[in-house]
Amino acid sequence: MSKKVVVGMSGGVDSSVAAYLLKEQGYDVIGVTMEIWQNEPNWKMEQEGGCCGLSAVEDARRVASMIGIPHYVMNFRDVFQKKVIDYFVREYQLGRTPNPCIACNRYVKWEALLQRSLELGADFIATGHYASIKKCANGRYAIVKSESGYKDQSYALYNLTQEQLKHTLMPVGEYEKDRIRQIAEEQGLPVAHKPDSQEICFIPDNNYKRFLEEETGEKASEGNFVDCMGTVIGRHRGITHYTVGQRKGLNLALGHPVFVVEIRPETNEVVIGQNEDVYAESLLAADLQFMATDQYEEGQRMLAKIRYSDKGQMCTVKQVNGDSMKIIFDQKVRAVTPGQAVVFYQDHIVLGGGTIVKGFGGSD
RNA sequence: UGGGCUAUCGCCAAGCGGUAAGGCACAGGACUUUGACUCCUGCACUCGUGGGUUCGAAUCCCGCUAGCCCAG
Repeated sequence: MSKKVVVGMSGGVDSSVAAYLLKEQGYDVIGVTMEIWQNEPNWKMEQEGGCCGLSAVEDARRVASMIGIPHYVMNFRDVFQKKVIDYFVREYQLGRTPNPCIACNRYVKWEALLQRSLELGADFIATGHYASIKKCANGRYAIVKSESGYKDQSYALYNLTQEQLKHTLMPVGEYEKDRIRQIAEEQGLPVAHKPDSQEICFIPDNNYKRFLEEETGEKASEGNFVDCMGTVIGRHRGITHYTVGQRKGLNLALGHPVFVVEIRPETNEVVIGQNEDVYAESLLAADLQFMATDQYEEGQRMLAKIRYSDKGQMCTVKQVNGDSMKIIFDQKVRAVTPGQAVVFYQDHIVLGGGTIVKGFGGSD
């Protein structure tokens, strides 16, 4: 009897091809589209000169019937609201910068979907992520960077648990993005040329400031922009409008570019400085997660990625204190941002990661 | 009220008789399964105002207005 796998189908090319590949490999495949936020976006197929508005659900359903697998829609709005949107809003209010995709992966795409799938008798869940899973020598499962480091999505998957990884398949991780589109085309899948998703899915217009106001029902309170000496140099529109390293939108015409160096929720201040002031040589990470490794040791060397599109920087582990630890970079890194994730790698394998609490050592 | 100085894009600022540099800000786009960074493009037919000189002025002259400084 073939293994049963539930594929999370977003209606995009990647997950569509993932379903197709699994089917080809002989799995008993079930397609599931998760309803996660209120207003389903009507993807406009602006390419090809077409203008037919197709929803994600319809696309997924079409693909499913085309490759001959059942397709279901599951409602995950409650989890999504609680684990992703509420978290997203809360973090910004605390002066931090959240990464909703990571939270969504861990709690919605995996925790919730996996649980429901197992209840349905499935052995695995699968997605169209560009990464692969490997069982290490120590018996632990870990995410490995995709072959095409270009589209690699391992960073956003660093906090999946061992139990989740054990029941996960990522069939597209072994291919390059171009190859995936090619397969979709060869199979005549209607989503072959659908544009890659981008921006925060639940904020289609990308105006997250307005989203926060609508979600909280209140306007962000204004405050002061101060320099490193504490001198007030302007007014800001509310702490939630900024993130470390940001340049645009400050409305500060000082003759030279200036950037956000730090956000201070206690005093409602946003510290401004020059580009060199936003570099840090070390950082404190908390809420440590373990993937390929089950512990971090002082003196340990590894590669650390500070944000999604970061090539990574070598660092050394210092002061491990239970759930948190400090790491020191070989070379300063730009814009270490509280709230974002640090992900550790060794030979393309995800060791684990944590949430950035604070960066240290700018030019101060 | 005397004397001096200055008025050029939202901010700073070139220009010194030949037909408006640049920086910052801002807007749009590219990039991107987060926020950013980065990159590309755009951004004063007009130089406080009214006259005059000149083939031609933001640039020279006169008046007015405003701001700044010194003297009262």
